[in-house]
Amino acid sequence: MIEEALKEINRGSAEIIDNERIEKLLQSYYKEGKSYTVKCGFDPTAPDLHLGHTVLLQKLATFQKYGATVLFLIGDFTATIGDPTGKSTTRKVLSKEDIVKNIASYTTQAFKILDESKTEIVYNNDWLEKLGANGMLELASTLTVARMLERDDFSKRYASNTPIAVSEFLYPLLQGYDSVHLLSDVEIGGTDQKFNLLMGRQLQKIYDVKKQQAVLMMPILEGLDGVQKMSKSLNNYIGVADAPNDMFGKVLSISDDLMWRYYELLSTKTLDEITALKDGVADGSLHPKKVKEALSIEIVTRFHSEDEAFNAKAEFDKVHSKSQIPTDIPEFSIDEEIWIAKALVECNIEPSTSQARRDIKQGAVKINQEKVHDEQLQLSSGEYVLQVGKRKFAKLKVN
RNA sequence: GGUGAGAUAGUCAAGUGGCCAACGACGGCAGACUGUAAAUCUGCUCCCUAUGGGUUCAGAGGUUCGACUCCUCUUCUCACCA
Repeated sequence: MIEEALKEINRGSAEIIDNERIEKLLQSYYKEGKSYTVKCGFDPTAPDLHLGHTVLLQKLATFQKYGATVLFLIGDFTATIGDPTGKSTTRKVLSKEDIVKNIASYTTQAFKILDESKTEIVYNNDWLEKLGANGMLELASTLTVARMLERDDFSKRYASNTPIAVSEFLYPLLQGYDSVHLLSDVEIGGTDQKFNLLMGRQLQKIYDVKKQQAVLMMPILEGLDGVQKMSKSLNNYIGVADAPNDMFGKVLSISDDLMWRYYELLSTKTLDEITALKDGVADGSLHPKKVKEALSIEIVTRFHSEDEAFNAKAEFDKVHSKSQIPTDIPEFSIDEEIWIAKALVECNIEPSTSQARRDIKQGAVKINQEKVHDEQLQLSSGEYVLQVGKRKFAKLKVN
């Protein structure tokens, strides 16, 4: 039992510091029923979660399954400083109102994965505000500047003459102090958080709270391109709030290699089940597409519902496998005869008439499933289904 | 504060008087192939009903028949020194 728990906890992790301690925690849970705490900090800056964020949430859910109470820490105090991690410039500071708004949407999304009854939401403003100048000084005296500058992003910024605000030095300290206050047994975070996570361990020792948290780091999830990390700004993300059809299509569009990575980090299947799937694909008894579909359905089900997941699959098959027209497509209407290129622009499926002409020339444009060859074509009154490439559809009614 | 270098399309990056709507790479879109993809091959990638026209190379002026390329100023970035 403990062995299995450890295996699932280790799954997909990039690095674990003090795995023995995790094992001990599990032992005391299974033998004496003693719960333990897993801390994970969330920065209330990004209200739109994507699957990259859920990797951590799912690891927390795994811990819950094996007896942990999750301390869902909202960094409302630290957000006013701005986490310098991975940033090459000083970050702008959030307003109180923004933070409150972000937290609300954050937690509703998070509880699609986490067990609410085993989660405690804590705000570090509650204790950090009370720390006061004395406490702050005491905290700051635990660390030297040289040690601080060891941090990769700080040393790079320092070396390249990019400004570092002194308050940014305090961020790791405060995050570490959270662990002192909460007496956390384990803290998890992304690999980019290593310095901050270890700070918690160190401070727990300095403040002599009789325990040192284990640290588990999760890798950064690759985006749809399979290379760069999933992020909104790179537009390679699958949003937790994406519509079922989009979500399904996006998962299905990843490469076969990347699929295993997603299985490891995002699926709730056990490692043995995943190995079985892998073997099946390797010996040809399972089709990779089927395996990928199963993953898509699992993910859509998690964030929407099983029904919607199967509908999304049906819809996808209809459009792509049988190349039929999707069920829901945007409709437009226009009052007079219109030139095809202009019509495509009007329907928002082409950015400009120039682009529309090029696509017509290449045979990418279809009307009612028929390829358009004449770029001068005029659409007289009637109803048309316009299509550009495989994905973009619009219904147009000409009066 | 001083000195030097630079600012070119989504990004990187060529071009140093006409051959420039601007090489190339990446990204993106499309076509073929497929399993939906990935890989591969091909085409396209400023706008405009177009064998033509318009607006672009940080901004404002100037030189010239002609400027992304030369000159002046402005703004901003970067490097080195203090």
